[in-house]
Amino acid sequence: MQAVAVKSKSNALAPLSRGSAAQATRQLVLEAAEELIRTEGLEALSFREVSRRAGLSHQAPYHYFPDREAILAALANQGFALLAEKLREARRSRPTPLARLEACGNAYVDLALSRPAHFKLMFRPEMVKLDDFPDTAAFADSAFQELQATVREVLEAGHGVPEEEPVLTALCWSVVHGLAGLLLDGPLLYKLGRSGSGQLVPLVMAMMCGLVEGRTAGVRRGRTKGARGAAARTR
Amino acid sequence: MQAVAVKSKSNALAPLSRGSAAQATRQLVLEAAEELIRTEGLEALSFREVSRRAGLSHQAPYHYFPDREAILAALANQGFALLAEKLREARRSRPTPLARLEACGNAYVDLALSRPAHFKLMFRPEMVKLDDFPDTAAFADSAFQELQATVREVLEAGHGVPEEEPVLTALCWSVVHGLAGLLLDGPLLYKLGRSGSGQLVPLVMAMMCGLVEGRTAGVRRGRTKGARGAAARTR
DNA sequence: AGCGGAAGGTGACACTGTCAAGCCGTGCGT
DNA sequence: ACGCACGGCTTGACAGTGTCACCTTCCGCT
Repeated sequence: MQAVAVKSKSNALAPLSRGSAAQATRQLVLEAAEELIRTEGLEALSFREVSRRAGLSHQAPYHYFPDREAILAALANQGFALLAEKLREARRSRPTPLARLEACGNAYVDLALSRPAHFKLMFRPEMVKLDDFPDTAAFADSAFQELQATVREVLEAGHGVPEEEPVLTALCWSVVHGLAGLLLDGPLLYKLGRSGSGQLVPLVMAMMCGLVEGRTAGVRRGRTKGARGAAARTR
Repeated sequence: MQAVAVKSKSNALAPLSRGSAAQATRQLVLEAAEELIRTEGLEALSFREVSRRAGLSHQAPYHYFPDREAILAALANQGFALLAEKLREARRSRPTPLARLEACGNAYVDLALSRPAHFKLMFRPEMVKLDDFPDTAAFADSAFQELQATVREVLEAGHGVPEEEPVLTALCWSVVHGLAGLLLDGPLLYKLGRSGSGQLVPLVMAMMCGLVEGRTAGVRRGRTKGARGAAARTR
């Protein structure tokens, strides 16, 4: 990394055009930040430490990012883009709606586990306020659309009625998001033991799809309000 | 509720007369911290600010808490105790296993929404490492046991086979945890609109129970591995 | 009476994010 | 061709933070 630092210092007088040099240092800062959160964790991320690792003065990044939050937003950007791409890919890789839902779920959790800092960043509004970064919000929306489209397909395939789309979307998103969060933040692994953890994610995803699939019978029997059955009957 | 948390921590020091005064200031510090995170949010919590609000010097709390993390752990303690209590209460309030599961889910999300800072604290290992605070971990475990026991009841009632307990537990926990996280951290409300948000939580919980309930038919038909159906068939 | 030790205070240090200037070389207008 | 403005980057400063070391005060016990 020191080699990088030296190189970055020497390219101050690069013969290239101004703009590209600027983008180069900007990229350098982002890469330093990314490596930092991947090795040291999200909490260790400091503006000054990033500058240090990039071989710059503590104020250089300030030229490209208005404040600390902007760096975080740029990283969250990467995360959302990656998520959207993985979800698209997962959907393409499977033929049936339910299998696509399953693949999307696995992809979602996979991303969270393989890029924990990015994932946390994406869902920490106190660190990155999406309102202040419309392009990041757009990437987030793109990822969300993949999920929602998948759920819609599932409903259209007969595993439910269209009006339930928002609720089923929320449910499926909650499953994958919650599983990712519980695995990332420890308690689940801690409680259920590390033994079967490798299999846990696909098993949960399979069960989720199995439950949704089993629903088809209920719908066909005309029990379209099956979702409210438990509450209605026991109260 | 607070009394529970304090009681658990009353182990270390307690030479009576002295101890009571000490506990008083200790409690003062905790209350100041609690009010701070409830009004200003979790990120605004600083050791010095807490001391200021408690009317003490910036170093006084250091006498009762070894470091910042210990304050956070004490607050997480409150949260876990509250959660366990709400879950127990939810279980008692309903007669059938599925209805209990539904009530537990609602209670879980309710706690997260009504005490957001506490909830975040409980699941942020970088802020509170449960390994360093065994009593807090015990409270967390107590809450988890409630959830697991509820799931076990559901299985015993015929909505699945016993071997699936870990997976179903993970699934249900993921649903409630994920829903809480998505609501707290914004994206869900942002995407699905604030309109039906008030109804969203109970609807999702009802759907979750409805799905699990619908499973009974599948099990009775002998399709005990229904959960893996989607994956097996489409691959 | 005297002392130990707990409750609490003061000052310092390294670190953070951010603001305000400064330096320097390139590209532009004239 | 020259000057100058400006982009890229640096340096210096400030308030705020968590934490360490040391200090004062004062209660309760022997």
